[in-house]
Amino acid sequence: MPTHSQTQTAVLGALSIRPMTGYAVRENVQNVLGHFWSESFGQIYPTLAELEREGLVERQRSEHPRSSPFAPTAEGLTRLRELLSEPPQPSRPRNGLLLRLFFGRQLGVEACRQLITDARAQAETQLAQLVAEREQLTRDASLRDAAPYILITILAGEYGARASIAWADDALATLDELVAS
Amino acid sequence: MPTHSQTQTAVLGALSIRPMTGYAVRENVQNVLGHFWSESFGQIYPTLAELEREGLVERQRSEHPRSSPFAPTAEGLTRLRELLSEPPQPSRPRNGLLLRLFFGRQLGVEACRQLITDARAQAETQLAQLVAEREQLTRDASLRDAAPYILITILAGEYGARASIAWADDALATLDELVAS
DNA sequence: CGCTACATGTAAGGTGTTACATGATTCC
DNA sequence: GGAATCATGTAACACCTTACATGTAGCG
Repeated sequence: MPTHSQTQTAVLGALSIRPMTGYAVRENVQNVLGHFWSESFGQIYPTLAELEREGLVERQRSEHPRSSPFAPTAEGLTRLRELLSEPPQPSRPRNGLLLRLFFGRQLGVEACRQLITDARAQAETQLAQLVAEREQLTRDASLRDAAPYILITILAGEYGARASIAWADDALATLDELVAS
Repeated sequence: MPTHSQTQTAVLGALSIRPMTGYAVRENVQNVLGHFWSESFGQIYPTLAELEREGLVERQRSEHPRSSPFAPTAEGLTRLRELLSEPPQPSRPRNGLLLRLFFGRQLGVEACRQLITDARAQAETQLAQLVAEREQLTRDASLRDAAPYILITILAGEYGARASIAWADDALATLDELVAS
């Protein structure tokens, strides 16, 4: 068991929704999973090669071997279920925004206001994206079976984004009081 | 500029609030910053040594050199302000819970419910901790100047935790509908 | 005087990103 | 046939954690 990381999980999982090339896996990780997961080329290709060696995925026949998609084998699906059953590894938090605000006294009120305003705008953008994705999800018949689960993850993003927006307003008000006093 | 990471920022920042030993820095990172930041021994000690070499921190005189706290020098404070002014580096998201729920179809409804229930309980615990810390903050006179900024970061945690709880209830309801249909 | 907490440091190893290198396919 | 995109792979490097190694201070 060389890889203790969750990269195998992400790759196998992506292929379980639809067979695809490594290139497409990366695009999907960026676009669809991007709100809560990330992988780079440097991870995806070695992982695919490893999964193929272990017989957990195989390339589907195609005239052009280069563009033939990978699909999970039966053992691959079994392995995926095992991996998904392991308890989620809590990733250590690294929030650069809050790190800066925590030491905001050194940074100054104005710079802090700017950071919070930027974060608020980012959250608005993300929220709009998620809402759009959610509507698109209801229209994609091919995802019928996976849709409820995908919906849940999109909802998590929406709740988070709305919380960020409300927090930003609250935080800006707190700083206003500070300046007034 | 050897270190592009934000470890220097965290260490210098901690010392800017109160001079302390490397050991204490680590405790503070775990307890206070722990909700949104993390550093390990293996990072903190080398970083402190580097900062000392660069004249950005120095040990305060004390009978026992071993337990004498580090304090930022004037240049150290300047450097801290520079570091804080750099734009926050967005950390790549790695949410093991949402990764599992996204592929929830493979995992099964029951296991998903359990994951969400666990996450909800965790959020409740965290929320209680944050509320306690917030109340304690108003009582610590030594933090007077930094308090409003610390308050903002605690609030961010509270908003996030409350969002997690609301999301969990929503998600569980969504799964209930799925089972019913 | 032994236990616990304080305090420092390093070495090995795993993880993950970036940059580079290479070529195929498709579309105009 | 040239450009953009698709597709794969690797090597170097940055980052970070864990485990180990070592010793001190204070307290009962």
